[in-house]
Amino acid sequence: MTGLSVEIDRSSPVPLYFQVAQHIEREIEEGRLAPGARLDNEIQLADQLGLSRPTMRRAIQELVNKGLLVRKRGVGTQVVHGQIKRPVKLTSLFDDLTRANQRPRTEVLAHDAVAAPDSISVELNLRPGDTVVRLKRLRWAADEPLAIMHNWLPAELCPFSAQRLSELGLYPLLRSSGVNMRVAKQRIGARAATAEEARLLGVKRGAAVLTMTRTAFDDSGDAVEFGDHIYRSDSYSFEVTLVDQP
Amino acid sequence: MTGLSVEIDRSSPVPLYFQVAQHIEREIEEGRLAPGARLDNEIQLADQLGLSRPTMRRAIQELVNKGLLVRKRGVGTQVVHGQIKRPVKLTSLFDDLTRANQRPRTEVLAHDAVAAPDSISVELNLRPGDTVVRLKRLRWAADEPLAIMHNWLPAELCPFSAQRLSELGLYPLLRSSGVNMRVAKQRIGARAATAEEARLLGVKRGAAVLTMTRTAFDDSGDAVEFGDHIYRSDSYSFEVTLVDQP
DNA sequence: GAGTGGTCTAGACCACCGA
DNA sequence: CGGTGGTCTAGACCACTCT
Repeated sequence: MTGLSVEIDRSSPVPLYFQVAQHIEREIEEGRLAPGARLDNEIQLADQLGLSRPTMRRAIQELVNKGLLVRKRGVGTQVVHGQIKRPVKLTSLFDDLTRANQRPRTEVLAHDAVAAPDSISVELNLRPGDTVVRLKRLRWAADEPLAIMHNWLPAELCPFSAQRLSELGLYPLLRSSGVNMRVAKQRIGARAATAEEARLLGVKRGAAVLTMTRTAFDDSGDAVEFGDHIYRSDSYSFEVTLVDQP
Repeated sequence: MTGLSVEIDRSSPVPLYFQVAQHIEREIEEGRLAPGARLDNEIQLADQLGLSRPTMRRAIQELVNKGLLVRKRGVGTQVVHGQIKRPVKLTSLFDDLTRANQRPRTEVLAHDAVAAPDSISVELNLRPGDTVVRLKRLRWAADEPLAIMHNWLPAELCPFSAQRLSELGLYPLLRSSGVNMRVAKQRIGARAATAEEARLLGVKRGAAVLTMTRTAFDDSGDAVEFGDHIYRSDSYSFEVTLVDQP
């Protein structure tokens, strides 16, 4: 049985449920809430923090959704066993690498405006032949080539120079110009590298590579990017945390 | 602007928010709510269905989480563009194939109780040397080999015969004996097939295969299964829908 | 300024679990 | 049986967006 003692800042713009969820997450990550530990029930926790039960429930729900807590009716709430792994988030590879301090670097191989091929216009919900910006980049980390990234975007969304793309990465640039990604649909697969891919990635021809295609949608539900990416399988993999809601 | 007209069954054990969410999902799938369509605001929708706003909100939230709807403050709620794809769920390959009518078939290659290797005992949170059931299966679909599946489970959870495993699949058997999977942590990668794997899957040696390891936890947060699986990359891929909560 | 979703409260009743 | 989470209500105020 474990209670909580947090300072809730009611004047902060950060929602109360979020403050609480972050606090519990830190307690788990730093070991003060051990795997298997039982939390007090929702009513008690709400009282301890001076919150209503729905707000407390929402905080707990956030962590259940992340796979950090497990709830069972009639029993209680526990910290899940197993080492914590982050769920895949709607971030770009660049973000991941920056966080991991892998000295990411980007080489822009192609950057032009073309008439959208049929397959791309379908994915982006455009008329065939509409102009799209095509982008081909080679991503490096720790001085090793890591991924070949192909992106297609509606032309009006991508007025960036190769220079800035190389420095900042595509996703931060889009965010800074007011495009908010909300939903992405990805497909992950594998195949053998072509000769050109093998050369760029520094692997043998025919080596197994990991593939990922992604269509991203903004907060109006419009498609804003289609990506077709290829990763070296010896240095990249995807992690996913799945949660089954009863 | 689109309203809703549903029959809500208040005597049903199915939660109201779930009834509503399912209804909206059907409306979208069957095209009566087109991509980009705007829904009425939450208050109006709640009134139309005779529900409180929090309940209506929760129904909408379910679909936002699934990536079917998109909300923007001050603007409204819209159906997302782009063909709908199901998010990866906490189901087994067998379930997927049964739904797709691919005549799945399972060949049990090995099924025995062994002392847990270190790597497995760590994943399952057991003491080294504890007994685990090891399972090696070859999965067929449409008369083609599709996947080699390795599973390890704590011995007491898996009292099943090879016969029943072959007929029903592992996950339904576990469910029927009272084990409820709640959280799974997966890692997806790629590599070249070994000679034995290539033989079993009917591909060339060194062909690219998709790999997935998974640790599953039950509703007490205990690890109940570790799986290490290999898929033919020409007939299998993973789909993931990611949603970014603002 | 009008309209939208985002957050929060203080209650209520119920279904399920374990002793 | 008591304790737990699961659902639901009817309000309230706020932050943001568009015009």
